[in-house]
This record gives sequence, structure tokens and C-alpha cells, in this order.
Amino acid sequence: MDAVKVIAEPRRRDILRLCWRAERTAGDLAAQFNVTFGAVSQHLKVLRDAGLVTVRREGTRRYYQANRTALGPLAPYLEGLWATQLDTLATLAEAAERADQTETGDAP
Amino acid sequence: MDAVKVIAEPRRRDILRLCWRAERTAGDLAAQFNVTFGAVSQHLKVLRDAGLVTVRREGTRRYYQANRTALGPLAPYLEGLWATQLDTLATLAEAAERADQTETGDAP
DNA sequence: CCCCTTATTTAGCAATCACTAAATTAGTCT
DNA sequence: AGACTAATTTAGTGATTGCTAAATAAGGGG
Repeated sequence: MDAVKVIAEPRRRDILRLCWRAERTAGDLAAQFNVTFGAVSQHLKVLRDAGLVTVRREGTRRYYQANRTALGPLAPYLEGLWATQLDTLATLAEAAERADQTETGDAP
Repeated sequence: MDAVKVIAEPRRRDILRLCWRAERTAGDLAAQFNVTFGAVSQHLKVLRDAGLVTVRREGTRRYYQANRTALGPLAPYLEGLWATQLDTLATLAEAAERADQTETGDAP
């Protein structure tokens, strides 16, 4: 699947946005959405297959991070989208902030 | 429909490519593909609604041209795609050349 | 006015897609 | 080993989508 088709899906853009600057586990990512873990995992597979994210395994956890290089000119495009608030909920950014602070993952 | 979703469809990228630098009639565009006139017209509607093409009416003909400005950062992205041959058939470029030469439209 | 060309639109169809729920894999603990 | 957690995978479902074929609209010329 080509890159532009992959990021045409809003959910996948949201996922990329959440692991844009820092690693996040699959579970951490999934927790930010009102869809099942499985649904997010499927999106992660698409992103993986397209080479748009990198994965690092550590125990049972998978740490994902956006592969900005692989996105080429689409990376600045996405950043532009997010900077101008034209993409989805603003709450996503806040969710990312929260996740940053509780990074060790001992959330309630 | 947002721009990235519109250009996620290969056929629409091909259409944009054909009217990237010069105007082309809907019929001229449709003739380059192995799909019906109606199918291309539907794609043109999507491109129109997204503001990604401009239209000029002249008699019964509609002249379309890509709106590169509206594409913003996606315009260079598309040009990059085409420059590196990563997108669809190379024959499309040749078809565009032919159309240029027979511009008045008296083809067999 | 009829006919032809150009283009859009509509109804219907097959394929794709994002999702849920459940099954499965894999690693970590006691 | 068994139980628990993290993540992926599979089967199935409803919605979307790109297409065809046919209907419709609209301009131009005899």
C-alpha cells in the first residue's frame, strides 16, 4: 500500500501523530481511541507494512514510533495539518501529553 | 473530502497528472483510460468538490486543469511521485504528449 | 425542430475497508 | 506448570467506493 493511501485514513494519521516524536506501546496507542485494541493493531500492521513506523520489542511490549524519513514530503504535510488544527480532535494532543507524563505506565 | 483522501486514489492522481500543466476537456481526459466517460466524470466531480481542479466552460465542453495551489505541499509530493516513475504506467505521460499534439481533437 | 456531441447524473453491483468479538501467540511472573 | 498481561490474527459485518450501463441535461448545426 502506498504511503499516501495509508495516511488517507484519519485514524492512522492520529496514530502517527501520537508516536511522532516519542515511542509508544501498542497498548498505549490503543488506549487513546474509542475502538478496540484489535482495530488499532490492524492499523499498526498497515503502517508497519508500509514502513511508516518502526517497532522495537521489549518483553511482551511493542514500542512504535513514526518513521518520518519514510514519509518524505508527506511528513511536513502532516505536521502542517496538525499545526493548523485542521485534523481531527484537539484532544489527541492532550492525550499525548498525559501519556508523556505517565510514561512508565502505572496508570489507574 | 480532504485533499489527501482525494489523491489517495490512483485514478485521480492520473487525472491530475494529465491536466497538470495544461487544460484538458473531460472527454480528452476520459479517452486516456480504459473506463467509461461516466467513471471519469465522477472522479472529476470529487476533484471539483475538493477544489483540486478548476473548470472553464466553452460550449458543450468543460476544460479542466489541476489547481496546484490548492494542493499545497501535496503538489510537490505528486510531482516527485511522477518524476521518479513510482506512480502507475509510464504510458500516461506518452498519452499526454499525444493529446498535446492532436489538441484540436480530430483523432480517429 | 430533430439529431448529434459533450458531459453529468443515477441505480445497481462487486470489491474494499474499518470495525467488533473471539481465538491465538508470546513473554513474564509465582 | 498455570495464570496473567500484551499484542496480533481471524471470521464476519455494515458502510464506503469505483465501476458499468442507462438516463438526463445542454449546446450547436443541419
